[in-house]
Amino acid sequence: MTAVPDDPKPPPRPPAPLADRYDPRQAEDTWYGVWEERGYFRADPFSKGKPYCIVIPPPNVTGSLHIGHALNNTLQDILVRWKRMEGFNVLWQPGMDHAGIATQVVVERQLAAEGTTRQALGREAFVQRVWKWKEESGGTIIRQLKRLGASCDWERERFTMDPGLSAAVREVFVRLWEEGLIYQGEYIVNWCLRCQTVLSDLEVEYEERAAELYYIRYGPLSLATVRPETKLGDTALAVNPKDRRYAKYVGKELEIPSVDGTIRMKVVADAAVDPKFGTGVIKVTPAHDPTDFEIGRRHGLEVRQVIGFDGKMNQRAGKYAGLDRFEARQRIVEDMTGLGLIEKVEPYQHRVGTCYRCKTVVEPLVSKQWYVRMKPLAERAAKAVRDGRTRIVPRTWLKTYYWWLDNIRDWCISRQLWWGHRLPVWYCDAEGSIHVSREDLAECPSCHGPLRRDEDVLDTWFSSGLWPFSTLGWPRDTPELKTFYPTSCLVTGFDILFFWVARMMMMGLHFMGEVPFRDVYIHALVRDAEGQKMSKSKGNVVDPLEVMERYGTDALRFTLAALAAQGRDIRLSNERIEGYRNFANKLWNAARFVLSNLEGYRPALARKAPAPLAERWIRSRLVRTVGAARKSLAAYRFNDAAGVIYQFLWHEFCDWYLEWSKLTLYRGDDPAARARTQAALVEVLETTLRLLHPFMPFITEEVWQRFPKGRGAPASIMIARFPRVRRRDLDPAAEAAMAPIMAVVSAVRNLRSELQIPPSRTLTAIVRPPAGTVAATFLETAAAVAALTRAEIQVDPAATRPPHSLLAIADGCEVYVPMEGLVDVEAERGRLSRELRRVEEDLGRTEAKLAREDFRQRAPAEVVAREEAKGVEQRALRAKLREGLERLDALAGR
RNA sequence: AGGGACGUAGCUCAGUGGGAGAGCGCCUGUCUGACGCACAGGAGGUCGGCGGUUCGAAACCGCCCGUCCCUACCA
Repeated sequence: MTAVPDDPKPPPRPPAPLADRYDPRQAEDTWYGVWEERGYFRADPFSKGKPYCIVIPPPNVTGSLHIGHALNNTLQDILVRWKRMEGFNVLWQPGMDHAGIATQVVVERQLAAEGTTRQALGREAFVQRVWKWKEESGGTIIRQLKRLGASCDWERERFTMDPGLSAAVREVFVRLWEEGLIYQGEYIVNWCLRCQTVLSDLEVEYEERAAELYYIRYGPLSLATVRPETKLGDTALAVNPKDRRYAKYVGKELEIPSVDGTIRMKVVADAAVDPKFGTGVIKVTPAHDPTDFEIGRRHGLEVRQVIGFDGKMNQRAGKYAGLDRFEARQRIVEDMTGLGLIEKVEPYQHRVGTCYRCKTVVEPLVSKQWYVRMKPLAERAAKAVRDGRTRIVPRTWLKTYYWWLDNIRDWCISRQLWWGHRLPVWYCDAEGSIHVSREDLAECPSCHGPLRRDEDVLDTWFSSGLWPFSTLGWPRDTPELKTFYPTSCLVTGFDILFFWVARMMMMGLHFMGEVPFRDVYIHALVRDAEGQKMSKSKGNVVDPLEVMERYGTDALRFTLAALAAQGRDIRLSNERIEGYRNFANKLWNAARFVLSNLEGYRPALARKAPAPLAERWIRSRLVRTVGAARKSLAAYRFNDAAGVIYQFLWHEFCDWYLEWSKLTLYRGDDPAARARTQAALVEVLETTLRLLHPFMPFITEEVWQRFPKGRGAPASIMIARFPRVRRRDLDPAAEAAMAPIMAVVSAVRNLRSELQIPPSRTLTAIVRPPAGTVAATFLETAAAVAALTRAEIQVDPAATRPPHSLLAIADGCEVYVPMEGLVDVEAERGRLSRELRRVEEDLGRTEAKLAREDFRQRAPAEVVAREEAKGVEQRALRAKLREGLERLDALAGR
């Protein structure tokens, strides 16, 4: 049990009888408030119980709940509610991310709509404006998570920019600097012109775009490029060192007539050049292309920047100065065409980098930025997974994880934004020194002169990378850290495996000396019914709030869990949700049935009757279901867990046991047997409710409150005990005994349906069980079988097949249904004959004749074997023919 | 270019060595005292193709065809 004391207050409403229909909204509003108020979500680091902790992937502060959040948080809530019911000391740590660039883009758009800019506002006012926006809209997603039923400890809500987490960020930066793992350097970076900031490699998304490949004459050589405008920044030509065609030019300086007069250009040999692409010659523009930058470094080439940070050609571009980069391309191509320098133009599919937030085409530019040295951190993160200290589920993601860590490049952490953690870096211009400090500095520590603070802020993932320990109080030494770190499980989508998961691994190992989580469960993406990625621009987003409104939160949660098969994306459709809404309805009505049949219920009396077979069966099935569900949950197989519970409740409990119980409840005259049945119904359904609670928290609570419970029972299903399995509760004998009985019931129903005998009409069925115990169970259950089949059942181990009867074989039992009085024999013969004639036509005259001979002359087993040898279609027709002939024989009394 | 997945009933998908399954849809019947958001019955599948391993393959291996995703500095 959790440490939470049961609330002495009575439940908010007297347990009135269940309404005709389940009203999700009402139950949701009622119970979430009760749970929260009673402190069931609250975690206590000093509480007893094995700790179980999940940190929420912090949603963006300006975000609102989309279907991906719904899936992610439903799965976390299932785990957390389950563990809580198991008696773990559970913390689900909530919070939000300031989401630097994303949030800044949103607020900038607002400003644009007001006709102003952040520059006009100034840094301080702008940041204030973002805070204000955060206060206004920041709580939206939290309210929506509550609507989803998320049982986070809201009193511990954290924000990546609150004072505690800011202290953690500052501490980490300073330590990494002191350890030499943070450095400043001038490299080529991805520059977003709109956001006016550098982006990390991960923040660049590539898109296929139609482009043109220009073949340009370069003196004696020619080369291909898609970016002629960068030509003005060329400082060399390069060829592959093994390319014999151009060997004679390597090391030479060529005179090249061009749009800006004749220029001199050296030819270098570099392995990065692919001799098979284009002409095998490239122009080297170190300032505007990552590959060229590398080549430039290797050969000591000048970095000649011709495009500015505003995306316009700069002074060095001569007559093109001031033009936008794409305008400049046009103009240069025109000019070169005029000079006869363009040899040809080919259409070309080009991958172009864009900003992951605003989709602007990224410009590679050289700039001074801050980096974290990743190699040493990455090695430990990979090793921790190789050693099994953190388990990644499903394992298909392992390769991806290793690949990235093994090929990692240094992480550019500075951003030219205003919203975020400002770098704790100060420059003393007088002595040219750099100071990194935990406390804000007012003057230079060495010369006491004035300081200038670095303008940049940190990449937003820098702070979220600390999330598993910063939220628990680090760098202070807190009881929360002691109890809950390493956390138990991280539940997240694969899209942030590198952005976030890998970085948490690195940071956690480095600063805590231990992995941040034992398990990482990576779930799929939710797509629309057509398998398309949901996006606002496509207009195919499913709004979880609308779904909850229409079908109820529990239906949405169960749907997501039931579809969360490992390694595959989820296609969400209304039909699917409707099906699980119906499941909730089924549960509701089963509960209504049980509760409305509790008249005179006395559990003590129940013990005076022996357990009948059906009860032993359903109890054993329940235990198996509990076992399977537990096993699936432990393996993060949410779909399997949901599936077995669904199957059990609907198709075993409702379809069989509940129907079976009606005989005792409605027609029985034995009070002890009646009490026994009532107890079984109550206990089995009550257990199922607890099993189902993590998936469907609201309806299970609403129903559970109405169930009769013993003294000292918990006040809420939330803190009730999750069902467990004891081996001795299994009853394989009962399950085995029920199998032939259920098979006979189905067989009789089947015959009735085939003979088109209305359900209202009683028929007779003679059951001939195989010798042994089965006969006894049939005698014991004959009344129930009769009720379920609406047939008069005669059980006779020595019965022979009567004339004019149909035969069915069900799990070793023979079932005979005499047709006399049920069927107009002549009419039925006519009908069958006509049907068989059609089958024979389909089969073909010759084949039909052969088939008839087979049936007459061969043993049944041989006939079936001969059918097997035929094609699919023939086989089916022959089987149809055979069955028809058999039935005709039966009608004829043979 | 490299890596990863997926192809099973009309649709969406479970199912990792011995019974081909679920939900929805479809057909037939049912005013059965929990539920028509239901009940009962049924039709429908050479498990993408070919080859191999195995006593036995939807599953394991190889190749091919088709779809998708991720990663990467071919200008």
